Amino acid sequence: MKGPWWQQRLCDYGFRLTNPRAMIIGILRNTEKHLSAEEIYIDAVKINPSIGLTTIYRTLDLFTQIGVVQKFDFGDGRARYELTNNPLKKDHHHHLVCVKCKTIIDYTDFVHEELELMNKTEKALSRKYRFNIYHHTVHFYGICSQCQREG
Amino acid sequence: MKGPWWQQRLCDYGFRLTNPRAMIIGILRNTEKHLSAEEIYIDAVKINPSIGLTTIYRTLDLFTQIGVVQKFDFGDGRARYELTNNPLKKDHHHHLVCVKCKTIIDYTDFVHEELELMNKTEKALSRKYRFNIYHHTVHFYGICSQCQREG
DNA sequence: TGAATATTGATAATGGTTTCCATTAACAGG
DNA sequence: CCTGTTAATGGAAACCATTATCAATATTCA
Ligand SMILES: [Mn+2]
Ligand SMILES: [Mn+2]
Ligand SMILES: [Zn+2]
Ligand SMILES: [Zn+2]
Repeated sequence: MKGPWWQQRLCDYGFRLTNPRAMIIGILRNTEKHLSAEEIYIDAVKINPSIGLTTIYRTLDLFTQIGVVQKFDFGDGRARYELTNNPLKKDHHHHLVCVKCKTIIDYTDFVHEELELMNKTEKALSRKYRFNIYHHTVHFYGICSQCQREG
Repeated sequence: MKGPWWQQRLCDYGFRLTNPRAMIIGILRNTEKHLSAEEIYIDAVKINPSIGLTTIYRTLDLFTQIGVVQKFDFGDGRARYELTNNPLKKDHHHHLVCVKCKTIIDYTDFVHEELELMNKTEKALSRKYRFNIYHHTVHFYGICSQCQREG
């Protein structure tokens, strides 16, 4: 009955606690990056060489469903994942994406004001369109300083 | 030298005005939906059966580059496109996405306040992270009223 | 009009993600 | 602890949106 919140979450939904699942959480816990399935696989193989890429995809999908990870598309042709409640990160943040080198910055500037407005908007939208809103994304796209220098 | 703004834009960038390009603009002008490349292709074939899907992709890519259309990912595994300055739509809007049936609603509620905050945020982020910001996306994800009823 | 060249469209290739299915591992009940 | 039931795994093949290739065609402009 004890254990990290994500184990609790798995249990609540009737899913089993397995090595691959724990390993993937471990990898996501230890990075500030937004890893793709294959990047996670590469790290995972170092720990357990017999793990399969299929399992990575399946697990990330499961975790996304139950809210343990969040799946993003930043426009580079592959999905990227981030642990919900990553201890290395601020809880709520939005994203700044370099369309050239694909660098992703988590920013929290103005996030308080943004959140306030987001909540207000979310309420209004829920009422007006009868939507049950789960989450939102805010992405700013542009060119990072390094890519600007390099032309 | 005259003609719609997108023709001007093509010309400014040194691209030619061709039938497929005009046709794709026409299709996007006449819908409020967010069409995928294949959906556009299906409409295009009705007008010119010899058009190729490749051309659709190429053209949408070109239009995205020069700002004539905007490309979005709403999480259903294919890119979706929307004409910039579609006469059927409000200029600036954000999106409400049903994760179940993939319905997409353009909303403009609070968009004025949002935009104000977005501009402020954009300025602050540009300065702080030395980013040259081109655009942003705001997506709310949830379940639409119909999908709620259907369980 | 005709040469120069940008664009097109058919086909094949790519690559991230899913599906399939036989094998393995988790775990509740004994 | 065993053990049976059933969920989870991993390798291979399939899937499918998107891209690359390249010969044929259309546009532009002198
Ligand atoms: Mn992030
Ligand atoms: Mn829209
Ligand atoms: Zn960059
Ligand atoms: Zn729906």
